[in-house]
Amino acid sequence: MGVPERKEREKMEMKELIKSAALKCFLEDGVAKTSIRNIADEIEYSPGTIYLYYKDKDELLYDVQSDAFGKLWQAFTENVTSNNTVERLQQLGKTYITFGLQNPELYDLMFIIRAPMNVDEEIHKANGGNCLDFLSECLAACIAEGSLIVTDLNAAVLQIWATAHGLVSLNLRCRLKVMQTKEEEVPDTLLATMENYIRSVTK
Amino acid sequence: MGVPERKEREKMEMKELIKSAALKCFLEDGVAKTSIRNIADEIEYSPGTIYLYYKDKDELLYDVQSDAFGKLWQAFTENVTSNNTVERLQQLGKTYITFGLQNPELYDLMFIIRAPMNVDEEIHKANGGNCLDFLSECLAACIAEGSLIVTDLNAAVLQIWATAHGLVSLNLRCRLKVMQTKEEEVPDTLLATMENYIRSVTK
DNA sequence: TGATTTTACTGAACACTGTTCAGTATATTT
DNA sequence: AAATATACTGAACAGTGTTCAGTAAAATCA
Repeated sequence: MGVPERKEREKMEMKELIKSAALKCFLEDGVAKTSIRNIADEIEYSPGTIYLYYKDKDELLYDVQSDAFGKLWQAFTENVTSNNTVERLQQLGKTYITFGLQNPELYDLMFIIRAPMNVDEEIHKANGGNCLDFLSECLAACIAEGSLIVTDLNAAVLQIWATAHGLVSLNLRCRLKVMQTKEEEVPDTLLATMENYIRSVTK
Repeated sequence: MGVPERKEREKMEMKELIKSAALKCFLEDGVAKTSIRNIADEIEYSPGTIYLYYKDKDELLYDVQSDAFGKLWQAFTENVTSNNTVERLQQLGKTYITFGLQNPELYDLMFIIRAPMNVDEEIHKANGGNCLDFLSECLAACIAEGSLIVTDLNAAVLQIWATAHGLVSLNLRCRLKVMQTKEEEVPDTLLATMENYIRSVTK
């Protein structure tokens, strides 16, 4: 009797359909301007249907966020390829910032907007855990071979993540306008600043 | 004929009334949950009235943001008192982070939410300019006496601001949950990380 | 002072938001 | 074939930012 199995599969497919429609809307119109009705229109279902698969908008956002972290992780694995630990760290920083600049809406969902964090308590490690581990391992290797000034792993993780996130998020939220950097120079400036920073804290 | 003058004054007073009601709502219920109707209720006027003084919500937010930057600047002048340049930088970092932790709603308005930046182009330097100058002068002094590793002023400003903002904003948006730091240890951790960072980039 | 114009304000209305739920139509089981 | 279970709808609710015709008070003019 394969009916319940098929139903289960169909349910998953429907969730995937909703999720991908949500992602499409986010990339086209921005997370902030995408409503449940927009997503429903996209897949030609009624708004109510979405609530049969996700208990609220936050849960849907959390699910899309999860995929977004998957993409960042993939970017890490593709670009952080060096055998030299400090060089790996540089590649990691460059990848993070480039990802943020090239995927502003995903970055918003992952690190800036409040919404997807209103999810049930204990599952907070699920999203982003892989990416954090990647950074953590990279830094642990640096510390192990003594090429990092800071020797506490958690402190190092926090510091480098904060710097990278600060650069990306200040830019995404237009706060760097106050510094009057030319628009087209911004990416290079951010990358150079990150590179510079990593050089400062390694030896 | 003092009538136009009085009218002008009354107009200013009304703007001030609206602004302070907005601030009150922001601090009590959060920026995100405060509507024009809430603010109108607070001052016992109709919603439409607010639009006689501010062309839209963004303009009001921008005005409140301006005051918030004033408060940060005041915090700088009160806490950054040392004569030693590097020590001043440490005081600045500590003040920034403490301000962010103690005034989360104001910090949101100043550095995170999109809204108040949708204001007419060229006046972007107005809000936050003073605070940026404060940091800029502090770092210029460090560079002048050769106590900073980085020698480019703009690069230094960007790096230290990004780090501080990264720490505060990741925390305000609950993204540090992934690191499983105990809630009560967060402020100390952030301050220690900032202090540590400044030590790394100075000599 | 009395009539007229200007100003300040109201609150209903518009188009939107997330979310719920009675009703319906289809698919599955008995 | 009848009964049940599932999937979906779309109107409705309470909220949002914003507009604007209508009103009442204040300032100006005669």
